Amino acid sequence: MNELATKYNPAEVEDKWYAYWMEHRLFHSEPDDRDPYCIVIPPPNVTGVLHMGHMLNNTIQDILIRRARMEGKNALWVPGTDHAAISTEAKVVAKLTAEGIKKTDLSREEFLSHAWDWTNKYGGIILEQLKRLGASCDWERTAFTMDDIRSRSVTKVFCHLYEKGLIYRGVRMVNWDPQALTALSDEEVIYKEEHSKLFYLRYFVEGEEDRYIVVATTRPETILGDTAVCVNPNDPRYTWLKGKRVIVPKVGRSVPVIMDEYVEMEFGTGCLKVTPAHDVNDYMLGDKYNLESIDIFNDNGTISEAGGMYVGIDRFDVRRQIMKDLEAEGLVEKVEDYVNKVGHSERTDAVIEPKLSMQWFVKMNDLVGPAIKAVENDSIKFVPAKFKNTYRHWMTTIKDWCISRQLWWGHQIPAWFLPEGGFVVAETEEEALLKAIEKSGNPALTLKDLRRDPDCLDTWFSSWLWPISLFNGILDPDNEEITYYYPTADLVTAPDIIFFWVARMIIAGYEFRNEKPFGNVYFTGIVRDKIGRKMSKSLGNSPDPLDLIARYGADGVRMGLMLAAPAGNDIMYDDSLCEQGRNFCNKIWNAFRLVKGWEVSDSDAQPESSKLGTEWFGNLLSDTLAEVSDLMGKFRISEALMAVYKLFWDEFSSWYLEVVKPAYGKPIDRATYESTLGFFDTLLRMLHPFMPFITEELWQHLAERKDGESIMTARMPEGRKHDAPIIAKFDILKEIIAGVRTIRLKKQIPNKNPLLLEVNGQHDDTLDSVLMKMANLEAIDKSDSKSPTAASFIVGAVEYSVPLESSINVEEELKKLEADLKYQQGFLATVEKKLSNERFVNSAPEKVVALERKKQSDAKEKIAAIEAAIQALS
RNA sequence: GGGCGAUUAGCUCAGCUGGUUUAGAGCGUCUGCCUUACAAGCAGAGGGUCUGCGGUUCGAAUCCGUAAUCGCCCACCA
Repeated sequence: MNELATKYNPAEVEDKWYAYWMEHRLFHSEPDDRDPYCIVIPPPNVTGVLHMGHMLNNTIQDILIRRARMEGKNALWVPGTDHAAISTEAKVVAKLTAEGIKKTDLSREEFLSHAWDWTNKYGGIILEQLKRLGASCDWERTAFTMDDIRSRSVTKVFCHLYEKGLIYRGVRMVNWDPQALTALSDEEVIYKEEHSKLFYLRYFVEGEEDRYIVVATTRPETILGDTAVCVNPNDPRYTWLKGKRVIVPKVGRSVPVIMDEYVEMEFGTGCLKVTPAHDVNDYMLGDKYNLESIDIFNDNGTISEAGGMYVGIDRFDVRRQIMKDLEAEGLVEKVEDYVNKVGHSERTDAVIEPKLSMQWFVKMNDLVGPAIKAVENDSIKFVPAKFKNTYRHWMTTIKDWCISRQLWWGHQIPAWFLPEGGFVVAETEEEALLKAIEKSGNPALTLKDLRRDPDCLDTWFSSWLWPISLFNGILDPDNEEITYYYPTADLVTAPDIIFFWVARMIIAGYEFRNEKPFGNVYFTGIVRDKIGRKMSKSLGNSPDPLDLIARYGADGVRMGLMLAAPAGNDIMYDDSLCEQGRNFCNKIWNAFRLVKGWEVSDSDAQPESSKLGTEWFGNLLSDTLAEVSDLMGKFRISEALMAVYKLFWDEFSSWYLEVVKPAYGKPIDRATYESTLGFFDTLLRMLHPFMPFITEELWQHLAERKDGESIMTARMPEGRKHDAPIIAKFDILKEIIAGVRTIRLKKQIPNKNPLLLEVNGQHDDTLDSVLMKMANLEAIDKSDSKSPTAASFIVGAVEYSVPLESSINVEEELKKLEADLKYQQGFLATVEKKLSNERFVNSAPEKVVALERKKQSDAKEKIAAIEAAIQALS
């Protein structure tokens, strides 16, 4: 037995078993006649590194997949990565800049070659890290959103939607990221509260040199683009302004005063400056009143020639400078502190500039119908369900999706411009040429005459196809794989991408396959630190996952994360959780050492206590199997884990093993030994989805296994909720044993000294053999007698006492009994109050009334027993 | 500004269609133990007027209303 160390060493076994699983292709799945169970991984950024969110998310997926596999399903977890257009392009640009290379000096091809180099170098690191966690993905299927199949799928889908009239090109006000130099979708803009200023500026009325109005703005630099001032027509303060013009301060331009109820009279001065090119609302006003639109910004956020002054200076520098200049000219009324929300780019954090530009859009309103319904009627189930509200709200107020990005890294838009204007959309160049010839009526056109739209598509325009494109279901819609695996079973993801990804996948599922992409969506929480802060690089409060695995073992970390992670709840991460996981591994390890260390005797008969212990634990095991299965079905994963944890630690190790453990140096009988190994086997199977490595290691030690066999593919036993009487009896027994142990502790009686136990009352003696062993009794005296110097306790209505050599502290005993009596009397009073209430007896269900009567009689019995004990003492 | 969710032991959370011994778990705490699988352990113990107030009901942690606090999402008030 000493061949096993007293401590479990994860490092020794983890790599070994992962290699074994890979070698035997145990993660691999192909369509067959079993039921499929499929999860597609939320593809991490190809050049990203593993963080705690990934750990949580992927642990959950692995638990689900491993459990399904053990339930006999054909389980497939498809891994892959996302090209993450903006962030990857930004990383490549930064790397090139560091090398002194400017993106603008490179051709598209040259840049892409650098980007692919970068992707090949760093891409996939994160997938290697997932292996350390034990992720049982089918790595043979690893996909990338920019590989051939996925790219062609994107192109095909774009053309399909364009043909259907669901994609259009047009000039719209979009969110411009002046750092990434691209348009963004509404979802990619994060509004943050900022302390800024509200500037009150004077606009003099044209032709009335001493009269001015005051306009409040947070962005004084945009006055360069002002083309009107607007007031509310119902505002009596400004009726005199009607039909007049005012002079934009500093700029000197004369602009009209327009009247529109859009303006809030209460806000600021009730006067709004209108800059149609740089504000969404102003754009709307400009449209309505046919105002001139002056775009005063370059793409990078500096002032353009059209601004007329401060040209080439950054917008924020101009803000400071123009205020100084306005101040000097006496055009500033006042400046106030002001808190407002400012849009930032999700990827670069740059302040978003609303900008009028030509972009591609998807008409969402025509697509969302089936997707709304599916979640509404739980055809797709959200766990937890509260996210249904969020989803519905977004889907019903959805706006068109801006899908073009002014980037090179991504899927280039399949649109080609004709020399004489206009464009065609096609899946290939050849097809584009044919269409172009047809459209222009010019058969002499060649590819060289066509110019492809240089823009790329939003990353999410490829990820929304993920559950379909992974099985090539776009290009080859009837292939065996997509037919078999789609719709997938469960999706596990963080709630922050519910709109970016989840909602759009559902939309795509119905649009391109007329079927939901998955049955359940499990939303994880956010991993926070102990004091509730989000984990972030800048705070430095995020532990390195691989370091945690090195310290606690992959199983320990997995368990630590799962212990504190009910669906949708944030988890307050603390290393102590992983410690608990590591300790549990050690517990399992040592229980195994004990059992495997036993010598087995074929001649010894099975002791009565072992027989009872085996019967009891067998029943409890079956009950717990059923309970865990039920909890997992409801995605209550941490509760399921906790149930197995308690079963193993408390019931199996502390009770069962102690009951059947042979005396030191003695062998164990064959029957008990076999049962114990059987229990151990089942326990390991129950634990395996949560803790794959240690369970595989011990399972292979448990019995002879053929090469290629694995607990991974062993079947999960099915349990049944019995509630066998022996379980309830055992609970009472545990109380009696604890009573004796408490007396030992208080009276400082060593465990090895056998004791006499006196019983007063209706004691059930079927488990006495267990009682004798666990409490180390020499005898049980059931003659209803009690020694004068005995310490006693009451279980149910039975008094148990242990005679002591020394005298007992009568006062203390009495105090304890009286406290108990008081509690019981109080309890009885509440029960009797209920029972004496006629309306209760008449209107409560019979079962409930019967239960109250049972409580009443139990309490009375117990009170009698306590009173008897008190009397005996005094 | 709208909407959603939460508030139960020191901490993290269960408590599902109101009734299952005047509320449960894990961790932490306290006490005693190096007992021969495990001190990353064993045995035992303590700890809560279920955020406040009002209501419905024979009966409320659970349902309703209200207040407070916290969190999340959405929204174009300059």
